[in-house]
Amino acid sequence: MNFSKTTEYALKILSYMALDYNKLYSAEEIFKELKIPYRYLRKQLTILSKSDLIKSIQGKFGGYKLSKKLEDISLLDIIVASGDKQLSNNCFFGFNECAFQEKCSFHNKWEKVRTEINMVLSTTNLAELKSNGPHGHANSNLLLTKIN
Amino acid sequence: MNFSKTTEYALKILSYMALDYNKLYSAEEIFKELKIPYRYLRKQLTILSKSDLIKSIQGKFGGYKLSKKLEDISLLDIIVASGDKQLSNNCFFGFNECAFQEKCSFHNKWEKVRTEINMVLSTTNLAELKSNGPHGHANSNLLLTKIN
DNA sequence: TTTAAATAATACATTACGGTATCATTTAAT
DNA sequence: ATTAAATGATACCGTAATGTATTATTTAAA
Ligand code: SF4
Ligand code: SF4
Repeated sequence: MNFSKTTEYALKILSYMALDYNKLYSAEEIFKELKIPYRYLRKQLTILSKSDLIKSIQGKFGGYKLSKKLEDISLLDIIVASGDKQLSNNCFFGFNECAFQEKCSFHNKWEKVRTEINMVLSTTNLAELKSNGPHGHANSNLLLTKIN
Repeated sequence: MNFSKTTEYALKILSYMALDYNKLYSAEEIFKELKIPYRYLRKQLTILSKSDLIKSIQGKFGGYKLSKKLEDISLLDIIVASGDKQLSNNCFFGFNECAFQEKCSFHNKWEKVRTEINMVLSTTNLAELKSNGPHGHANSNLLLTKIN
């Protein structure tokens, strides 16, 4: 019950790129900031650039930039783009299909949880994280040290 | 963002065993009911029997039975016993340590979600699932077919 | 005491994920 | 054209999760 490492990386990357919407970020720069294993970062960036969240510019002085407005990229979008199986609609107990007409006692409880999670993840977008997210955060870096 | 296969199996197994508190269930019987890969099921049952949730009786006519009252086994207990990392208290974005004094904008939102999940999982126990869970479910098997 | 039916232990195989290495391609500057 | 600095493609490697196979041990019944 965790997000995959890959998804975690994607969340770090995109929330970092949100700091400057128009900037072209090189893999090198993202690596220096986030310390994600360089080769793996490179691989994931090319994968992500096939989604509609970021695009890559090849060649010298190339890099990656966001391809949508900050308000149009939610945390859920990032999770989905990173390939993580999101909390599925499947049976909590793992039954492939459930033929119960009246759902069992846990069904609705869990569906409520899933809905809540999806709500939180889909209503939080990069615009919000730009000013107050894990990176920007009101110039807190003037006062505090981020530990990676 | 999913439970492991192993945890899913544990949830199936324990909620099934809740149907008859005193019964000694053989691996064979659980296999026939739940269709969990037999060898893997066997392995997991011996692992689970080292937790305080179920115990094994060896020898002919042996098997497994619950070792605590139904009310004292929560879904969270099962998840923990199965070895799955529960949704951790770590930073949503994966920072090992966060030095922010004022938490970033997503911190509290996510903490609320985690709390909610833990609440639901720890307040649902096998007693509740016995009569109304995925297996028992008010004699629904007289009317419907469960599909595994 | 032997046998049968169960679990325990252990080793092996397969797959998915995370991570690394190498080479190819693109593009701007010279 | 050549070069340098970037990304793209691809193949490989290591580890953990999942699944399978084999042998050992336990225990009740005959
Ligand atoms: S009703 Fe219960 S068994 Fe059926 S899908 Fe929902 S949680 Fe699973
Ligand atoms: S404040 Fe933000 S960056 Fe810090 S631990 Fe919480 S979620 Fe992570």
